[in-house]
Amino acid sequence: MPELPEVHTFQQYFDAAALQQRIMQVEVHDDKIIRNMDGFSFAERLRERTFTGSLRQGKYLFADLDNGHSVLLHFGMTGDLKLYQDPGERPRFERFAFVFTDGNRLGFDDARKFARVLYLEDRDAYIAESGLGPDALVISEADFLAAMGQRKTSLKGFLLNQSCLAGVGNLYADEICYRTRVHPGSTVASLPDKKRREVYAKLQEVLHTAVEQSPHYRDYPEQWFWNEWRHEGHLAPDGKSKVESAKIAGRTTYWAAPWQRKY
DNA sequence: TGTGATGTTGAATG
DNA sequence: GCATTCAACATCAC
Repeated sequence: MPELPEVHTFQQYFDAAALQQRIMQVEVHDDKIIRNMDGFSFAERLRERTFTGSLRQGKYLFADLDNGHSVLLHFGMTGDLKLYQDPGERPRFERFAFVFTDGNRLGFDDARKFARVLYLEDRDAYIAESGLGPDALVISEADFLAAMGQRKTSLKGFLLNQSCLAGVGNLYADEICYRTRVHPGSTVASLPDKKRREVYAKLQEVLHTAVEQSPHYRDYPEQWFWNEWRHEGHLAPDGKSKVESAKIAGRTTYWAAPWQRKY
């Protein structure tokens, strides 16, 4: 589920569910996804703390605490949040839950355990050290073009590289390539300047559209734009090009040829 | 029943 | 040293 727009949705959900809430305890069922301490220490650190704010950068969601520290929530492939009261509603793959003093519980559900949760004493230092790039919704055109530079990687590989820009994942990367009519395997260095600006414009368009729609994401995932074309054999708008797929930059990638030109 | 999955990391390679 | 690629991670759903 989670690329930038989905994490944006998680942030809104988290804010409504957890801000100004005091943590009575943290119930840890499986601390595999807590990456920098064991479950007991994690719970110990969080007890009696209150969530005061949140910050999203790319797919990373930082939950700030009243002691100046933060909790990093990264949702991996299958992470999700669920607020509930009745323990019977506990999500099937809940790994831990914040139990608030008002009786609500915020569960972190994650079937595949690819999520990463860290307790951070200094969120900004962590962002600096981790090399996480600027958020894809915030990056300026000039910075985007500079990040492209003369890279020899594919456009797809560039868009997925979280240290170049943070937030684009496999599906949105394909969508951006489709809309700009660039083959995802095109070498970044050989893209003409005009095309680079177009990629930036479509990146903004796609992400802004998705963020606007994100409140409905859970209800209407099947209506997401790529669902219409991201199937092998689908006809592109030219009525001739058919969708093909292959592994590019390590991920399954769909594009329409020759609708999307290779540079 | 085998295959692939909306992500990241760290090792290996160029 | 830097850029890039790729296997590994763990488990579910089709």
